[in-house]
Amino acid sequence: MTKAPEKAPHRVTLEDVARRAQTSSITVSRALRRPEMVSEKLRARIAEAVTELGYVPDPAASALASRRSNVIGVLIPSVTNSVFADVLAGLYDTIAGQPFNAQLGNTRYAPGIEDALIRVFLGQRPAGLIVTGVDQSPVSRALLEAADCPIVQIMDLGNAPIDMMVGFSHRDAARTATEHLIARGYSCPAFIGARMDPRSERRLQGFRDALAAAGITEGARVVTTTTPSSVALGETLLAQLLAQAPETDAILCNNDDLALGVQFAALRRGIAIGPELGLCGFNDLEVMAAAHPSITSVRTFRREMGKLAIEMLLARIEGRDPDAKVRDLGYALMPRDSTRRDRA
Amino acid sequence: MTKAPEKAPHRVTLEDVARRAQTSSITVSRALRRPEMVSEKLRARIAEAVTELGYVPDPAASALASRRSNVIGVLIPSVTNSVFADVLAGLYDTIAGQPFNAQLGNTRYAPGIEDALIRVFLGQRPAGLIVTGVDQSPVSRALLEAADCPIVQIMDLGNAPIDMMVGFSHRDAARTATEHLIARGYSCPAFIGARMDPRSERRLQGFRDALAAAGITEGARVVTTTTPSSVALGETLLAQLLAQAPETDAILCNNDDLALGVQFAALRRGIAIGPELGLCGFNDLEVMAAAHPSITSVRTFRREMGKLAIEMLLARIEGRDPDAKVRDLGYALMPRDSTRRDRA
DNA sequence: ATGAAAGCGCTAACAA
DNA sequence: TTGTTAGCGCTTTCAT
Repeated sequence: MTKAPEKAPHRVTLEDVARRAQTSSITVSRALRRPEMVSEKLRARIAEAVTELGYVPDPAASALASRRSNVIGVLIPSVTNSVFADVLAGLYDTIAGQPFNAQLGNTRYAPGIEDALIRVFLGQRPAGLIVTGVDQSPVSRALLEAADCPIVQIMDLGNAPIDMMVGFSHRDAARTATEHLIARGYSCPAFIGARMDPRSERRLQGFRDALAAAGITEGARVVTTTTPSSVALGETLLAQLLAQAPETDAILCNNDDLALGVQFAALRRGIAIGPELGLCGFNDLEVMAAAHPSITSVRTFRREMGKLAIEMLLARIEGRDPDAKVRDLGYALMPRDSTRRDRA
Repeated sequence: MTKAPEKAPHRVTLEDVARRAQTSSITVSRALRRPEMVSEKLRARIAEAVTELGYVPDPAASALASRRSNVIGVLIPSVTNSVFADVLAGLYDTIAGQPFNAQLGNTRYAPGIEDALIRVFLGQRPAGLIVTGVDQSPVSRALLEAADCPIVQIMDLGNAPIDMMVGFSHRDAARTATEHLIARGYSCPAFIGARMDPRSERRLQGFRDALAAAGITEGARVVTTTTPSSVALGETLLAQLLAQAPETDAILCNNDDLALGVQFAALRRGIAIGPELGLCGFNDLEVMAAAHPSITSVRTFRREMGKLAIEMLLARIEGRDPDAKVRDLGYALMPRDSTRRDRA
């Protein structure tokens, strides 16, 4: 019962199909890739032969001959972060049915790993590449700029796109959220952040923008760490924050996990979320609306980002021009009970 | 500034490296793949030439010549379900640094899509394949059995492994959880389940096993749906359950999302989780321990599953035998406040 | 619209 | 230990 490497049975090739359809392999190849170049009669015969023989193209041979693989490389910093999972969902939904394969690379927030993965991916002569963020290392950036395939940077916006871009302004989003806290009457808003990657730093910037604009001093109300985010960490950071800045009356969290953790911790400590402590997350995961009290958050359009990234690549691969090289998907503040001072 | 398909510059090949190192391309190939076959002197010269020229192997050419790609195909039913995200994390951690690429296929819980994806993957002559569950369609099963690469089924256990297997018994796990509820004094336990896939069905089986063993009648205390799971759905299913079976005093949830939703809904309705309503999730996501009250769950070893699946494949690819063809990773009940009747 | 010839970059098989 | 030869299955280029 072992799966010994038995002599591989002859693979069905274009030749086989051609023989069966009484034509040449190149014509079969054309019939499959650009049907309009082959007469209808022949196309029908070929189609029949293909199904009868169960022909499956060999992507390796195709890649070798055409110097172009059907791989679309996707570099993301984490596979467990559900923010990226949503992007992937949109991406896989959109690529399904297309003659391309998404290949995932996990950079684990490490520029070194990203450099290495970009090299590996480029070695595959990919049809396109999707990379996360706009803060590539100089090495990565040089590699990508020299690459001869379309590239989309996702999840953020910046001035100097390598090629194409789809994202939103983290800074603006965080500023809007902070303005909301202030507008709701919280006078001492704080910021807590885990895994301070470049996008998180820009959120902190936005928080500070709003404080400055409102003439509010920041005091000691910013607590950040490079530790990966988690719900449990929300409780830890809350404790630290309240210890060093007891005046805090509202918190903007770097992401929704932390917000959830803060909420549970507040429940434990008998702090009323809303009236006593305003709370706002970031990303608007599904749980935010379902929580009790429901938690205010900033919605980001993650599935759409994945979808659009693929669509932009496909457009370029097919020689069409995408609608725009840089797409701003914006964000949407979702005000909920956690920022209502008058909650029952 | 458009990325026009500029004339591709000559790619650095084995030939180029060979010329530079004053040897033949096959020797370079060997030096790279099985260094022990090449003399140390030559190996050094080759290594130097490789770095100087920046040689990157062409996986397509390699796959074509060797009839074996470096792709490890991974079929999972959902990319957003964090249960699978954890498996992927373990898998990517383990594959990192190995000369293999994981390629993800998203079956979306649809056997038809799974069949198609298996065909696509096998067309790549993969080094190995990882598939989710033990309930493949007859078509899929036949394809996999005929495949000439090692295969691991993950996330479940069954009698007839296609090749190798790593998982745990969903039925036993759910039975254990239900026994816990009963042992804690809950006399009318219920089951709610979303997206009733085969593994969820086995969990329901386990729930029923425990009820039968304890001589408890099930009544109308089972509510299931094929709707995808979500936190919000937990509230919906709770409402439905309490409407049709008001005697319910404890709930085993198909997964942790639902449990969280039930907890929020209970909070909203003023039901005390623990004393009035026992609550148990499934999988033990990080949030379960951080919640307030903390939520009892059944821990499953998802990262380990990904890790082990890759290790088993690697063993077989390298001709070694894996420790065992079927690995049971078990589960661990994590009793918490949500199943304490005496909570403050 | 169809086909012949050549070759993509690598490795298996055999030879020295 | 090293090298030679002959493809892998497809697509490009150039004819017809």
